[in-house]
Amino acid sequence: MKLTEARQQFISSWGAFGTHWGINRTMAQIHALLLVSPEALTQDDIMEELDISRGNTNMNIRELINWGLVERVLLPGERKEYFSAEKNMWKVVKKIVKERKKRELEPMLQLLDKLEEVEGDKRDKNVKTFIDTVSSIKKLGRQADKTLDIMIKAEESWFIGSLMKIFK
Amino acid sequence: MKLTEARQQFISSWGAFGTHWGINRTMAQIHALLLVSPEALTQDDIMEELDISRGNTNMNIRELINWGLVERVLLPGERKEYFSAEKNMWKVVKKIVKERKKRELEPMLQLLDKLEEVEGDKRDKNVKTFIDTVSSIKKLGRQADKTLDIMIKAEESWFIGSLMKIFK
DNA sequence: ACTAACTTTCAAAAAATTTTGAAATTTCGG
DNA sequence: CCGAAATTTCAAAATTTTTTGAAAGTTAGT
Repeated sequence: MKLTEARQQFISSWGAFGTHWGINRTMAQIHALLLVSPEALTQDDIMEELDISRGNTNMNIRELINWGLVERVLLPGERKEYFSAEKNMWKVVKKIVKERKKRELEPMLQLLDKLEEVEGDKRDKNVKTFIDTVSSIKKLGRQADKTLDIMIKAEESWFIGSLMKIFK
Repeated sequence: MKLTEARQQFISSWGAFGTHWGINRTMAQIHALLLVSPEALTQDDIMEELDISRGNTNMNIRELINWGLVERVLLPGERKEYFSAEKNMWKVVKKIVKERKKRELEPMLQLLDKLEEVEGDKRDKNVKTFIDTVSSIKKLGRQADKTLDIMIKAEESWFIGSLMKIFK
């Protein structure tokens, strides 16, 4: 397979993959494009390569910057902004985990804390089932939260190396 | 907070949560409703409680069954089908992990294997960056795949207990 | 301070996804 | 095997999300 074709497949699959994870297609494709580009690209490069509008490009680049996956690069003597993606995939994974934990897991745990305090008699089956379900989600959620915190702090070598031994 | 209100909040938040994970709102809400219902419900119960159409209800119940999160229950002497959700949340998490691994991670790894074999000279920066990116995603992907396999086989007690010691 | 290059915004349009509901199909008791 | 009850299907409608592109805003060199 030729590089051009391989790059296209990678970009388009990464886009499709993203949509299963609540990330929009364009954002994932821009990320993919920057991941396989050795040099930083301008907004116009990205627009042309992916055939998308200026507004769409701009909006999704900014979103990638918010996620900490892409950074602005200012080349000396150049007026234009260039963009470049973090290439260390372990760092990428950690950033995504950190961000989603903050945006989704933590608010969910807060809600569950509140819901667990529902009034009513535990002898009422409806009350019991509700509290049991909420508690049990909370328990796993808290566990996940702690585990992810440790992962966020960990080194890749540690992850790849030690984790496997432990898991046997 | 009263049970009725708490249940409603739980169902609606679970729905919103689902949409961030590529699951549609209704499917997540039906799942939430069944999770907090002590008894199995009929399609009509669900339609009424969530105020959704018959077709929508039917389609999403079937999808939940495909995921292995909900099962048909036949009550003796009853013509109607009843539905009930798996209440053990550890089992639920494992089923979701297993299913998404199969649907998303595994196909992605297969594609990456193919893409890594791109033709071209590694001294070409474009080729090198492409191969390096693909390899590095593959490496983490494989690691995740193995780790999840072990998790799928593990007992909850093991997860909650030992994992924490290991992660220190 | 001017102006051309570049970036951002956002209302409207397009596209994608979800929902509806009525019709078709299946199931089961008699 | 009939018919009522239950389930499933699916084209069209509604909703949600994404994309466009032109106008507004910003920036930096002279």
